[in-house]
Amino acid sequence: MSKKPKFEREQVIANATNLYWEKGYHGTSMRNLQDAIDMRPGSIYAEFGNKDGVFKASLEFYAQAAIAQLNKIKADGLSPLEALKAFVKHAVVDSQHNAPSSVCMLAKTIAELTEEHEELLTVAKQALKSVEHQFALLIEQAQEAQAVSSQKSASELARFLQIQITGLRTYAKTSDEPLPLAQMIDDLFEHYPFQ
Amino acid sequence: MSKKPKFEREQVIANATNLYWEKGYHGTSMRNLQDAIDMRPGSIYAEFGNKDGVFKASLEFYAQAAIAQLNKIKADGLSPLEALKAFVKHAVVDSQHNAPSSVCMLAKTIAELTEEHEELLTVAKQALKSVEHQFALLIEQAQEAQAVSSQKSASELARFLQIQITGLRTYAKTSDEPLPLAQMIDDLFEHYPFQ
DNA sequence: ACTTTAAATGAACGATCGTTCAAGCTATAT
DNA sequence: ATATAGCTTGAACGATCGTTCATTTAAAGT
Repeated sequence: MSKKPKFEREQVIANATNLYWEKGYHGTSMRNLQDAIDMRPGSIYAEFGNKDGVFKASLEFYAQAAIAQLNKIKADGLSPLEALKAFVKHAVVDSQHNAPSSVCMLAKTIAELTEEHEELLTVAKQALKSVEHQFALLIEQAQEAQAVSSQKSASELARFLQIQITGLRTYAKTSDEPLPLAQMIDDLFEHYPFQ
Repeated sequence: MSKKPKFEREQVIANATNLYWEKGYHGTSMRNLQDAIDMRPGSIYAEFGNKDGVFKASLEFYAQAAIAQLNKIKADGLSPLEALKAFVKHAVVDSQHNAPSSVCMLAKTIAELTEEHEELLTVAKQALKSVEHQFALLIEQAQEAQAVSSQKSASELARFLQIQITGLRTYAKTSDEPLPLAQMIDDLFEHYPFQ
């Protein structure tokens, strides 16, 4: 004796993610959100609690999508290093034209929020850390296959890679003229500290 | 027959910059600003026009302060490469504890704002470009002194350096444990594409 | 068919947003 | 001393913010 919610939770969160990704936490109002996900305030609050609840769900969805993307690329039968490079190109190059913002949503969130929203900040940090851990696993494999230098540890290289991705994606938004991003990424993997 | 404004414009903008730097454009309200700069709304609007006007003045002040800092370091008699390294350490390491945010205010602004605030975005982009140009001038000198590889052009290296600084400063905020930032910067200048 | 129960709705709340402006105040010129 | 010019003040504006909840709707159980 009940009634099931009719909205598609996955699609709703995907739409919310796109809006938050584009406009940021403070730049997005609940009314913006209502339009983007086609839900009325009562339903949103019943499902997510409040504005922070929707944002938290979006951060987790975004991170999960990134890891799913990495797994999908891994399934293509590429070498660990090639898979990693393909993922970076996807994250950096494709998001220039196909994404709400060229900047990584997690990096944007960490840059935007203060201790005033500690929980959201923590979720974003942990999400970024879990992606970085996936990088480290791939790098470890690449090192075992002698495809990447072992001068630095896999976790150090994963950290280095996060820094490069964050820098590239943010810089891409600062530049009006198009950048040779794919070439810059090839260059990246061909030199220190990867080779 | 008149009356001079009694506030110190420079100090007011410095305080506004610190607040905007910490909380971002959308995270800062005019009432936050009124408290931080100790001015009443009428005086603020007379001096700056509106909220965007204060933000624009802050962006320009921030960029000017960065270039002044670089010039100050250059006056210390260091080599061009040493000066550049000292500046990067100042920007990356010192801002971890002595600044409103570890993240560069210009990068934060570019990540936060959309085309909805085109003018502010343009100001931030141009400011970052002018800092990058100062890098290029120093790098050119370092290349002439054979202190930096000439494999890549000075402007390419300046771009590369901006990407590293943006990446490092953002990553620093994502990390709860302290990072060996100074060492990472030394490492940066000792390898490709600088050497 | 009827009852039950939970989901969906959207008007409305108090708070806060960016901004305005009439009134007050004070330094300067006469 | 007085008049004048213009900076300073802060109450108040309409708009929008995040959020609530009484009401309506409709699917599931009998």
